[in-house]
Amino acid sequence: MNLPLERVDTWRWRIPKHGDMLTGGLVFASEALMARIQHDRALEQVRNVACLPGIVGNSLGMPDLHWGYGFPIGGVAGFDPDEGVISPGGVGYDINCGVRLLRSHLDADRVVKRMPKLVDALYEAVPCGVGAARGDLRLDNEALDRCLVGGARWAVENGLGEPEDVEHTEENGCLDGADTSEVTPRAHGRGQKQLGTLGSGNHFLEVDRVAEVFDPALGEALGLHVGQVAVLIHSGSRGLGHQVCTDFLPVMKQAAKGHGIRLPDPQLACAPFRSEEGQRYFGAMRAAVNYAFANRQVIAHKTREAFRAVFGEGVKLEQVYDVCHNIAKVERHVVDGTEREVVVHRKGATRAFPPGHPLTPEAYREVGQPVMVPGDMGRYSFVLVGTEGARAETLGSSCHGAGRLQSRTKARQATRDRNIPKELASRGIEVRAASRRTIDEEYPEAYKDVADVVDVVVGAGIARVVARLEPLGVVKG
DNA sequence: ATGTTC
Repeated sequence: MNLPLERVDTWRWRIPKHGDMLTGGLVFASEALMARIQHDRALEQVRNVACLPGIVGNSLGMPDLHWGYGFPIGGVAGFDPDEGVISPGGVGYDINCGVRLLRSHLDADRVVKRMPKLVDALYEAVPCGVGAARGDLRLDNEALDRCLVGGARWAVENGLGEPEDVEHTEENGCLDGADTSEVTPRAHGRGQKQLGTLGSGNHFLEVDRVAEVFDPALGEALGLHVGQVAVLIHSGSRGLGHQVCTDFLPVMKQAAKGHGIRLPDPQLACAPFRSEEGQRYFGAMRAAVNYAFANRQVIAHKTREAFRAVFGEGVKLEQVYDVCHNIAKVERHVVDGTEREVVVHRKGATRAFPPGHPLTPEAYREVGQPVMVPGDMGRYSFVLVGTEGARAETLGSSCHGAGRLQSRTKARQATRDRNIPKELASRGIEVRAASRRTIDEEYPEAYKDVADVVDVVVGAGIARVVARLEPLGVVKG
């Protein structure tokens, strides 16, 4: 492939504007990670995104960049609300997939002894795996629509959490402007029985030990200290969000044609943000975003119930933060010296707002917005905070995870004669899963070392590292 | 990611 790529410095690479590109590409990676990135066609996708009308700033790639549907995963792109577009491919099928972090007052030494019992309780409490699972919450369409409009706030108002949870969630767990009339009956049907379920693939519910705090002041601000037990929840909008994406791809394909948008790749189907089709997708997408916020809220509630059943009623799990990594929304950013509204698409990328930002919760105003970056189920995950560098360079964004090293097929082959749950148990990690196949596909060596990804965002100054978490117990689909 | 090929 003849794609020009220039090394800017230790952490940055530029795809100079050429051909139909309206702007340049900027990718954050070490030399080693860039070699991995070049195994697939993600850089071409960064270039293709730079050809879409109304793009503002660079077409951005995070160090966990890899090939996705139309837009790359690990991609960030902002568009002018008046001249630019909105695209389902820039969000992904799992609308508002994201990560929530809870902190406990429990010491890991105490929890480890009862980990099999705790993981059993969590597995029982939070349905997982593909499909309807055993979701005990059933919503009629009226209740579902209130959930789609109210997000995590709706869940808390219905007794499924604490007001502080909402305060410590991106966008307070609810985007205004959800349009339930654009969520099809089929999407409604899928959403009715999946609230509070984990899903499959890389989704998980994990009990962690805070293994390392890199900066005492940052750790203090986020309430994290070495030896403490924390919980990571990674899930999204389940079948409902998937159906919204599926339903709108043909709509957006027609819209692109109707509005005369030339697409370098048909998978970049999009519509002008202000167009009827663009606003219909945006309304449906925001409903799916709110469903995902509510889903993680219900999972957190069930997690608390499971902890209390095992460790007593006095156990508290306080929410550190909930951040999404598949979303499009309107944010204010300074571009070329002027503050303006931008339609930011983050697909496999997280918001990472700096200290002092008005949308960062009060508790973190001095240190920056927390960012959770999951690794794999055998090694570790990281907690970061956003920086001024992110505001200046990446529309306030950072990375979202490790990224795969092996395909699912290859991982399955490589683990055929191994017993991954047993191997993990021997290393002190209790795993429960709906499917043995999922565990094999998700085994640790299938993923890159997330520390390498974090090194890049920290080195480039688009995040600061707060803490490293090590898994003690894992629930998987 | 996904009632994993409506």
